[in-house]
This record gives sequence, C-alpha cells and structure tokens, in this order.
Amino acid sequence: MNGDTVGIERFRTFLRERSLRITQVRERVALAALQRRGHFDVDEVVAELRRGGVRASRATVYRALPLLEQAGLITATVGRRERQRYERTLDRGHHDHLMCTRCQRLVEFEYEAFEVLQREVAEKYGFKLTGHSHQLFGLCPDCQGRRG
Amino acid sequence: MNGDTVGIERFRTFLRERSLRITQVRERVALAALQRRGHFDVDEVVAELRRGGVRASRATVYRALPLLEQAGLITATVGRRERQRYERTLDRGHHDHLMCTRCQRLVEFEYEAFEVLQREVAEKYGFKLTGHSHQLFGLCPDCQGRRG
DNA sequence: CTTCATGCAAAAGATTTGCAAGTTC
DNA sequence: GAACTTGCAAATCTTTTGCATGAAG
Repeated sequence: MNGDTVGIERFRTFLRERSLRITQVRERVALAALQRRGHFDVDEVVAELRRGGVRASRATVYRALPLLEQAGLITATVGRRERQRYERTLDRGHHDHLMCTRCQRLVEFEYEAFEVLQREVAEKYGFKLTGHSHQLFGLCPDCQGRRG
Repeated sequence: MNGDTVGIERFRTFLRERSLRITQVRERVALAALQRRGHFDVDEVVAELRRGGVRASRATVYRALPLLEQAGLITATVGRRERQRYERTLDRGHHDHLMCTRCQRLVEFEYEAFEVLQREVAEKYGFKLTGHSHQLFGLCPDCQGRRG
C-alpha cells in the first residue's frame, strides 16, 4: 500500500463525505496528479492521462484538481499571471519558493528558521497555525541584466 | 515636494536610463497610481484618470504599470486567479499577513527577522530580490473551538 | 430512475498585440 | 525626421460554463 493508494483512499472518503461521486475519471485524475513529482499544471495532467490511455477533457481536469486540493492531496502554488500550478502536498515538506519573475524559474528552499518564526508570530496573535504560503520573487542570476 | 513628486522624478530617471520616452500619459498614470492608497487594479487607475479628465486607454495603463513596478514605485500583489493588483511600494512597509481561514480576519504583522532571512535566501541562490508574498493561515482566537 | 459528472464548444475575463496615427527627442 | 507611444480593435490565453449525453448511487 503505497502513498498513492493512501491518497486515493483519502480522496474517496473526501468525496463520500460531500456526497460527490466517486468516478473513474476522478480517480484517474487523482492518480495522474499524485504520480507527478514536482510542480505540474492542468495540461500536464491531461497529457499524463493520455499517456495512460485515458481520455479526459481539460474541463474535467479543471474541475477535478480543486477537489484534490480541498482533499488536501495537492497544493496550489500562488504565482503571478501564469497558469495555475500544483504540487503534491506530501512532496512539499516545508519548502517555500523563490521564483524568477522574468523566466519563471522556480527554486525551492527550506529554512527551519522561517518555520520557527512563523509559529512565534501565530502564537503572539493567539492563532492556531494551519498552513502558510511563502514566496520570494526576484530575478535569477541568468535574468539579471537582461531587458524586459 | 511631496512623495508623489519624488516618485515622478524617480520614474523620469528610470525612463531616461532606458531611453524610454517621458510622455504626458505615462506621467499621468504614475500620478494616478501613486495617489491611490491601498490596493488598486488597472481599471481603478483608468477611472482615476478619467476623473482627472485624462483619457488613457486600458492598454496604455497595462503597458505603464509594469514600468512603474520596475521603477520600484509600486508593487504587484500576488493572488490566485484574479486580476493583477498593485499597491504603492511606500505604503507596504514590510508587513505580511496572518489570516483566519474561518472568519477571514486579517492581521498584518511585521517581523524584521523575516526580511533578513529572505535576503539571505535570495543571496544564497544569486537572486536579486524584488518582492515577496508571505501569508500565514490558521484559526484566530475567536474561531478556535468553533465548528468549521 | 434521479442526480451528478463529463465533453464539447462557446463564453468569459484579463492581458497582450498589430497597426495606423500621434508624440517625443 | 526617426523612433517610440498610444488607442483601438482584434487576438491570446487560461479558466469557466451551458447543455446534451452518459455514469453513479
């Protein structure tokens, strides 16, 4: 019983709880998304599905991914104006992102100090911390000095 | 000589440095943007301009705001899939957000330590830092213990 | 069988772009 | 005058939606 299987089971439970249907397509989308490593977008999931011989429309994937997100299996990344991207929640660990605003290059970093400080801030305001989104923007070495 | 005037001067310098033209419309857009307090989007700038009797097309404003951003006068905010919003850089200070996921209550906090660490991370990867988005999610004191 | 999910194509919404006409240097 | 800007409309791009048809419960 690997991680994906657990994920699928969790997704089923999520769907049942909300009286949503457990369909073939939804499960296939879930599998395709969970099989991806690193970041992915809607089209990549569609491509992954096609490779596996599953025909699912983009619209369906657009409808399914937010469910997976609500189920806690994937996390949407917050970007600027590009297409929405996701990543498997389990892969995330505690890393955050450093993104080049020119070429979209994405670097992941992990700094325990941030986690500690965050807990500190939450405590200061009496909040019970459940998550965070932390992204740095800038120009990567290659893009510094370039125009536009 | 108020803040806006300084901003405009800085914008002129920025344009000159890149051999871009200092036009009436660009200056008006800059003024309109700098006059806004809090967050604003393209249409709000267009509206502000109209109120001042300036007719500038949306396209022009779309072309001008990134210049203002590059000049460091305004900062683009990062959201999910809505329209791009900006805020005057000077207004930002260095605050980040702590948001209650149940009642949407928003607390702004400021922790110099985060800024320091962020610069450290950027430097480590050779990035030139231009901005960041840092949000903590959790339950505020009032919402803890309540049902979701 | 009732209700919800899917696919398709069309719609929507935000932003970008080609091009002719107007400005800036 | 040459080069860059602007405005307009059309084009793009991503995401959403209406609707007829097909599955799930």
